[in-house]
Amino acid sequence: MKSNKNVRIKDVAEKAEVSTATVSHVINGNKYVSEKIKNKVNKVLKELNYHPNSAARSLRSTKTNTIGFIIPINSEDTAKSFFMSIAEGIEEKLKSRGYNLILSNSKEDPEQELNLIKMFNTQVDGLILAPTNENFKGINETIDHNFQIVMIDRLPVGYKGDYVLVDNFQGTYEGINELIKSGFKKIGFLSSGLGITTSNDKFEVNEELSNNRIYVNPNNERFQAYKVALSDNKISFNPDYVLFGESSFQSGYDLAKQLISKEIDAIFIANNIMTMGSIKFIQEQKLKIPDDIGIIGYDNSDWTEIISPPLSAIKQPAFEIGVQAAELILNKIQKPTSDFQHIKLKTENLKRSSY
Amino acid sequence: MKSNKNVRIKDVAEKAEVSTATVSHVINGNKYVSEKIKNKVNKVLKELNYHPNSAARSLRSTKTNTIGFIIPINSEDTAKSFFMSIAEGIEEKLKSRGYNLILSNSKEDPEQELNLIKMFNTQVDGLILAPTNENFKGINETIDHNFQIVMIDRLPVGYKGDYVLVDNFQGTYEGINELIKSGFKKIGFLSSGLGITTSNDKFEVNEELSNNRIYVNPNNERFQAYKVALSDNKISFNPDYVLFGESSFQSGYDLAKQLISKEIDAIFIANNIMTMGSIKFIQEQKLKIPDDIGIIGYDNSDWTEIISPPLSAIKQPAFEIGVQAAELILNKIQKPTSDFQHIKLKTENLKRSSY
DNA sequence: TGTTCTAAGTTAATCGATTAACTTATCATT
DNA sequence: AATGATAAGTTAATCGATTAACTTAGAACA
Repeated sequence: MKSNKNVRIKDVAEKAEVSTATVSHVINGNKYVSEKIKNKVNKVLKELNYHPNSAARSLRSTKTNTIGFIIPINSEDTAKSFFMSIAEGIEEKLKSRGYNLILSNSKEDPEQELNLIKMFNTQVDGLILAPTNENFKGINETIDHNFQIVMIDRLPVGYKGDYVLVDNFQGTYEGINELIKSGFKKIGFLSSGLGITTSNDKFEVNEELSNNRIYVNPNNERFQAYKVALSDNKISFNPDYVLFGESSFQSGYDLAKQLISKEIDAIFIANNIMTMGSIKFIQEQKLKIPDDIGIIGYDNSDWTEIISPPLSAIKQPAFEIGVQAAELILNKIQKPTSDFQHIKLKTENLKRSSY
Repeated sequence: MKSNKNVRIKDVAEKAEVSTATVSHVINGNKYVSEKIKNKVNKVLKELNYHPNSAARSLRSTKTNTIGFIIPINSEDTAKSFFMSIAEGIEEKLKSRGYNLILSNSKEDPEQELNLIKMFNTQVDGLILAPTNENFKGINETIDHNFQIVMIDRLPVGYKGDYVLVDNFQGTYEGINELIKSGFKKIGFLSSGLGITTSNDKFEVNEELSNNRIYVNPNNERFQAYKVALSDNKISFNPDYVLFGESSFQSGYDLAKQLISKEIDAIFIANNIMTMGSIKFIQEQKLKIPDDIGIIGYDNSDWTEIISPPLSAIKQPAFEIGVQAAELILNKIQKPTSDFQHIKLKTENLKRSSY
């Protein structure tokens, strides 16, 4: 907290005995300035410790140099660390290009999400969104400013723009396959909701996913992959082995209880916090992993390798999602095009000792 | 992405047949406007879906309505979830008062931290900082704009301003006490660094902490509390039982190994990721918790209750830190005073089955 | 020498909202 | 009826950086 008065471009200009335009040209390098003057200005710039006023800059240039990021986190969610990693990735990339990151939380509430988007309208040049609204129409309508959007992690119905997703299908498919290879046959599937589209027929045709006629929620894809993997291994799909619940520890605990009462021999758990609940139940029942029951969790967490036995898990490249999303949106801002980029990142199958 | 042209206050004024000043008065409510006109303006405001341009606002009012938050996170840090919770707390409070949160990461690098602060100079009205610079002097010198600061989690030497900390002393003191009550006598202490101030004499006098003549790193306080608790229980302090390392899984693993070779019967681990490493080692050695060795971890994580046995831990009120820090800084911005607020939040002692 | 070009700067309008200072209408008071 | 006070709006300056349009000195060329 020093001088109350800020150094303006005008102060620099006066001290360097040039016009404000010249100072601006030196700073932004978009017009040729002679070496001599350039040096003089740079010297004064340093002497006065000048920093451009970003509000003025934004106002004039209609660029905010800021990217918004809306995460969807409920209080006790383990997704915290997942989204934090994404945020780190975004921030890292943005910083290197002189952009700022504004962070906000929709708390998985579609209405709050819309409010945030509204807030962001004049404040950001681009928005990275892990959407909770299942329909893009609503989102699109609240966007009245011109900014770029990149969706991550999930995709609302009717969205045709850029996105960075994880290949949920591949990871799950491989996981189920591995489970089967290890001799498990009655494989349960535990997940949190699929979104409003709960009727099953929606999930029968896989192409619908890519055609984006339904809400692409990671759980959808994982469920799809589960079914396809079973089918590819000539194991018939048993709806009794599939349970959906809310994304919570308790729900994981309860559903594991239900599922295990059905004499399954393995579980694929499509959600981190539910995995924790499930494991708690299994431990309480003194069931042996993997002898009594095999387990794969989605996605990986820091705790997965210190429980006993270490948990096999599908790991998502969270940081990389952030980096790619940021890269993508910055490029779009620099040169807006109407051809959309669709990025799908591979997951990693961490085989440990739970199957 | 609709109209390319933004709705300006002038557009609203024209359509409502009043002056821009009146529109502004209606929006901000800082001058009396008759009900009739107010209604008319509000109607147009809605019709045109007007949103004030924040750059223009900032420029004129010299308020950015933005708070910066700098976290210090290394790649594999479990502190991710801790700081994410804090960020949520901050964001929640800010949102309710119409402020934005800019997030950035110093990665525990003092130089990067300074750069970020420099960046923030003209961009924020206030800064919430989990400092990695151990000296406030450097930080203070890079601040040339007038903004409020609130420190959280740690305190650099020479800092006299506002802060929100956790009472690391109390939580640790209680934890060690409990350990002793449960019959443990040879209690090891594992921690990551104390900062540059590694020589021991600095920690002998507890008042120095409150006088802030040294860098207040949570680890310092925890170490202090460990020593005082031992002493209060007439247990002599054995330097061999104290090990410092870097904050990593591997280091936790290695130091636990070292410590356990010294025939201790319990460990207090002052750091989350090191706790994980330590537990890994203990599990590998097939040591029984708490029979062979008692454990308390600092701080709590989501995994602590699903390992076996569930881990006793000291839990920090992360979300609350964020809320309080935000509240504090917003109040300071609204009416700057020179009397500083020093908030210390209590931790919670989660007794589970590891001692 | 006169004309045209170019290089290197400068002038001043502009972005959109806020707000001090001003105007005008209305009403109360003597 | 004259004066003053107040209420309700308006005018226009202002915040700081950018940039299109302009100026001017000097070079290049016939």
